[in-house]
Amino acid sequence: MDDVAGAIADEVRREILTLLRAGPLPAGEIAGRFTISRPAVSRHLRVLRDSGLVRDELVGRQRIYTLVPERFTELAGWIARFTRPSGWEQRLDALATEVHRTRRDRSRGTDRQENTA
Amino acid sequence: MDDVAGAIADEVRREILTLLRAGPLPAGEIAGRFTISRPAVSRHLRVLRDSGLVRDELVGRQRIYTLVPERFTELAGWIARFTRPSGWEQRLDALATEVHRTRRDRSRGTDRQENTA
DNA sequence: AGGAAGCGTAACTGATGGGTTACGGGTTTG
DNA sequence: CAAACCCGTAACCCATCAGTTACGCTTCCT
Repeated sequence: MDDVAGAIADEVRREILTLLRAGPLPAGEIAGRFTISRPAVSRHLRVLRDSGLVRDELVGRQRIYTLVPERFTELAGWIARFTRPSGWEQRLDALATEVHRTRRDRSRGTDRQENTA
Repeated sequence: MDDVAGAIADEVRREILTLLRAGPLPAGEIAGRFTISRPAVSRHLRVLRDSGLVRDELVGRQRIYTLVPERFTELAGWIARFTRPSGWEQRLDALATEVHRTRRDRSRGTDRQENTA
């Protein structure tokens, strides 16, 4: 999962994965759809290979890359733990608890300002 | 989604997110749970903030960080396009895997090879 | 064979990023 | 007001990385 997140974090690699969604492709075919050099694409393919998101197979003098959908599931599961807000409805209570850690004092009126984009 | 993947790609940031899953925390409290320096954690928090995965709120002289679960959904959706119809939260795949490869066709006898694993 | 095609790798470079220490600005508290 | 506290930012160092060109290996075609 670790490597998977890193692999997905790159735009070129995401596009490669999207390309492969239609079916397996040889390295040259993949590289041909990008403006960057073929070795650069080759290294992106290596990252994807190491992450396990794609698998390669030598067919003659071509190297065919194939998607490995199972590999996505692990990361999807990790993310899923955050998508559902499970049950901490007492966000202010928890906050108050943490504030008490540093000042075990009686509280006064608490101003609060927000800073959110 | 772009920034989200990059934010998740780091181990420290993943741990911060996991911490925040229990509820909001001030920056100092978060930093206290890591061996790395507080400014280092502060920069990780900035990355998470910019990615939109967390939101900050000034309370007195503390800066409280809160998880933003909605932000995970976008990336989860992108990843879901690659997961096989294994059957947990995946919609039924109404799309057949069209293996149409736009092969660059030379004017000669076109070696063709289909490869699917 | 011999040459062209397909790909990965090596070597190098500029950009990026995570770590640190030093510092400044806002907020309570005495 | 001054001191202590919380926290982000600036300046800096070192490791990593994405991009390039040059090269070597293997495979297909004539």
